[in-house]
Amino acid sequence: MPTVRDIAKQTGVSIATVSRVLNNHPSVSSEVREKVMAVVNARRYVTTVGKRNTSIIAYVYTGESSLGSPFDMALLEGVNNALKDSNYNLMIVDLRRSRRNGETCSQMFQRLGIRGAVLRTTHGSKAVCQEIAEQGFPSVVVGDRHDDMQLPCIFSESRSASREAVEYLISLGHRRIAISVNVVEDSDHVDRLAGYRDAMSQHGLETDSQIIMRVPAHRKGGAQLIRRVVTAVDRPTAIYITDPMAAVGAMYEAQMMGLSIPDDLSIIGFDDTEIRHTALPTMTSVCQNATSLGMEAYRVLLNQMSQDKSISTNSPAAWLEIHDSTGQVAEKSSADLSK
Amino acid sequence: MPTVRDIAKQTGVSIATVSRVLNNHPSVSSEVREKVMAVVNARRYVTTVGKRNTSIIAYVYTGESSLGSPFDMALLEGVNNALKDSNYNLMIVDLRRSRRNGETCSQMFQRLGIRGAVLRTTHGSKAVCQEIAEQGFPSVVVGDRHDDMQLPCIFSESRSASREAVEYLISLGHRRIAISVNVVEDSDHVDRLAGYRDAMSQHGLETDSQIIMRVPAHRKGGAQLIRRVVTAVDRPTAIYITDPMAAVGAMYEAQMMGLSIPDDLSIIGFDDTEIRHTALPTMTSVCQNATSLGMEAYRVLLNQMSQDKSISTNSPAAWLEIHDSTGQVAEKSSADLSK
DNA sequence: CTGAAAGCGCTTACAG
DNA sequence: CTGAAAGCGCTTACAG
Repeated sequence: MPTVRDIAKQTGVSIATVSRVLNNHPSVSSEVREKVMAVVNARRYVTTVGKRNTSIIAYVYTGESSLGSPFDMALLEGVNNALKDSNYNLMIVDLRRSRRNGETCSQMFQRLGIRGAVLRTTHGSKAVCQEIAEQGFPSVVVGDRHDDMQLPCIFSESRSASREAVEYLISLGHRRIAISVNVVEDSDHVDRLAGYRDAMSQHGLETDSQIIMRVPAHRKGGAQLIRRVVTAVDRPTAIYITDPMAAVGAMYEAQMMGLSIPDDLSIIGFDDTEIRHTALPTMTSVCQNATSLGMEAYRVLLNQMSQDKSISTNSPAAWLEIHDSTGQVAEKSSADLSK
Repeated sequence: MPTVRDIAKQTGVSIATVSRVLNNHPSVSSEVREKVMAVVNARRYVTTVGKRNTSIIAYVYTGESSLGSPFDMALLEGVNNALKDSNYNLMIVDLRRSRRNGETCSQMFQRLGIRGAVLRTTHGSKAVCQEIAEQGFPSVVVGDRHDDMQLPCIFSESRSASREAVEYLISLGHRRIAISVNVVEDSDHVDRLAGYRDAMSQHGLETDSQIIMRVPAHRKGGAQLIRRVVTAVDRPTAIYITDPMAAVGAMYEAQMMGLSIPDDLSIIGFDDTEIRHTALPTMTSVCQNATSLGMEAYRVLLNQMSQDKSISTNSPAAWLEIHDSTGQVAEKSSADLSK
């Protein structure tokens, strides 16, 4: 376990300076500050009281703290489960709230006694991840994909399963197939849209702006989606809804409006928990297991925390699961469409 | 902020002894250890490094760590939300895993730099709460009711709403009304059963063991419940299912078996999140808001942490919400039963 | 089982 | 902006 003395010696400064850097004292030149923090991060330094030292892993919200969604909860649960076999404790950190004045992220982590961070990024907080990556603090990103970044990202590749899902709809005779993605351009929604386009274009099917829809990722958004679908001029016979809450809301609203699923409308949802089994009819879905993503994130983080970083990210891909919300296209509609 | 010196002076021992107590060194007499810890807890002592000190609130699992259930997740979310306006960070602690050899709970909290604890107890971990209460470490119990304990308990009183729910079924003409409670005797399930008995006995309705059922609190449990209901000799026309997952599982299974809800069977569920709106038909439920329970728990904990404990626990009661899974008893059945 | 004292890790006025 | 040194909080061998 390195002490301030070790860090000081390695950086070529006094222990007073190291201490000032750790406490973000303003009177340190930024050049020295960066040099010291680089060594601090590289050596995995952590403040010690007597012989006691902390062993905390942080689950960090880089943007809007959103413990509310089932996906988020399942990720957290996964990290927590993985921690059970370790001596680490889990701390939930809201980066924007916990960070002080001019403090860098790794300074904040040091101050809180954190050894490694699982970053839960949201749309628009890529810059912070970049910063953490550059600082060399042991971290992984979970539930999102960031290209060109020196930080392992744990997510489920959902493009190919999305493509498979749409191809399944095509095999059932559907030709006019809509997709609904989140209003926010999360990387995973981008991937799912890409998978959809892959399948549609390969089968020579049109994808006009009428059937590529954007609704907020919650139940009301799904309800709103269905009202737009039924009033569309050339009404789709099937729809791929890339968010669990929106999918459930859509299934509910469709049935409230008297539509039969799958007879009047086939729906493929997206599921990161177990909600597909609770829906009625059970929901054909592109699935990912958020809990195991969380567990995998911890495994990779442990590897980051050890000195030898043999980054072997091993995220499981999303998969298609066929249930009862999809079926053959109705005779009438298929006749209509095969004009 | 008291230091070891303050604690030593107040207890009448040396700082060495205080340190030994905090680190659970074996060579301290249990008499002295208890005296020191009492002062440590009373004075809200916390280890300090330089000028830095921790500000951690713990969400503590006293028994089986079960971040898995929606109720648990919502409680955690509530505590986390409430913390947003504070300088505290939230740590998830598995008591059984984190506690060392002969360490007491408050020693463990001190070691981890924890200032206050929200205790998430499960059936059978009452003893630990008792211990913490006696030690005087700032704590509250959330999501459970412990009588005769010097610790505030934040929970929703669900007996009267349960009684109201059963009375509502009676007002719809139901006479043979079943109840399903968890196989584990949680205090809240005990309360709901009591509310059921209140209503039934007041209306002179029998509650034989055939209609007081116990199933595990998950979807499969609910499915199992329905299979038992339909094969019962004197089949109930309505059932009150006191767990959300079991209720959802039951609604699903009933409809899979071709039963119409509410025409063939009225169901009142229990909901601590928003799941009643997602079910189809929407589920008449006794409701509690787990998120606000979590927020309230933090409010009361803050009060415990301050020196003046004006314990004014203010938990909201559960309430009945009528949706579409309940209806008038069918003609035939009511004729059958009014024999 | 306990205290006086040495020691460790970190912080901070003081000096330049 | 930085270091040498005093100081603070805590821990721990040593002595009894």
